[in-house]
Amino acid sequence: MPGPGRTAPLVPAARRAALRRRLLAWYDGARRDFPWRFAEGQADPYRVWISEAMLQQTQVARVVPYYRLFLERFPTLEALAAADEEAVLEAWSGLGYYARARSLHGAARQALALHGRLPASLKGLAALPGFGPYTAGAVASIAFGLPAPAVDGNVARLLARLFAIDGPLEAASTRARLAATAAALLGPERPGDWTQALIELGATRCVKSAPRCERCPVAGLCEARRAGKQLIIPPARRRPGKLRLRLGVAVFRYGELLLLLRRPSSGLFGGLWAPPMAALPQGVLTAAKLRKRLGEVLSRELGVPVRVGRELASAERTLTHRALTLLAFEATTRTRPEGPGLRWATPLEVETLGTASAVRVLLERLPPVRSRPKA
DNA sequence: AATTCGGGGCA
DNA sequence: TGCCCAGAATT
Repeated sequence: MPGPGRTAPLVPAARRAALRRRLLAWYDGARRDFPWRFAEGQADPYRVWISEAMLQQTQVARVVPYYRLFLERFPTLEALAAADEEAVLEAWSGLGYYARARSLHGAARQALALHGRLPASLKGLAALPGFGPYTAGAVASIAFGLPAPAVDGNVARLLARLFAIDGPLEAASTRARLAATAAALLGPERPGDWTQALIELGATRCVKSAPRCERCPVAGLCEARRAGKQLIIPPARRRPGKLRLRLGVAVFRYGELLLLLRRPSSGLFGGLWAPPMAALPQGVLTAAKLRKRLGEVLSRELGVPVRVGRELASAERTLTHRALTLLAFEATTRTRPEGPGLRWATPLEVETLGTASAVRVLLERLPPVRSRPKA
């Protein structure tokens, strides 16, 4: 009877040793330089963390400039914790998935209050906002040298092929097998380099559609390749179709000033500044009906009667799960709205405040303000 | 298990 | 156009 400890190991020791040896040796020669990359044992945990947060669902090339500016503005954990959330969103503006920025800020404050630093344990990290299984493992291993598994999209694809783990990557059963495999591959040596080597191989060799097996250091150990299945493992992911969303955007102008509201922290563009907006009904409606509907919603939201005038500009943006149409309308009220979470912004402020790209594009298309006629 | 959340680059 | 990208949180 194969009891606990007698069952065959998920990864035989010899295979694990060969994989680790070859992959780490390859990484030493092939690793790319990034501003957040350090020699093993010399990492700045704060910098590693910022990079991991920015890299979530975001390509490396897009992250680099944001990373540099962010570190200039918030060079340390203390600086980040001391900043306003609004300033952090400003630095994140255009990078997307803004919940990451709010979590980052909250985690900085929480870590400082609870530990006086970033906690150097998987458990401590995983308890902070914005730290899921991947990021906790990545920071634990890369920043603190702890042997922790970190399975991102690259590593999932790589391990699925190496061990011929078929099934959709998003299925819970597949993820569990991948996680167990990643854990079985851990060893005491070079934990940070190990995590980064797996990711690097997935990102530069074991890529999605055209894997470069001829340049892969572990091609000889790859079960998918041996079976000729490297193109069908993993299977293509099916995504839910994009929903169309039409947003009416109200342009209140007072001279050069433009009315902006801070959006609620949950939902689309959470925490960012934007003009008052409201979803418009889908089908084909006359411009008059759209204006009327927008006016009703905005009046309710601002608490004063709003009159909606002519259309000023439009913009289309496609997000992962949503096709956005933004329609800007001229809008006026009899009494000028004021209050917290509301501001009249100068053109310069509109450029520098934390705003979503889609909104920014729309605002750039507004016709220029003509200087008011003299009385 | 399914949805939501951004944005840009590229086959 | 569809798909992907160093995912996490919510429902």
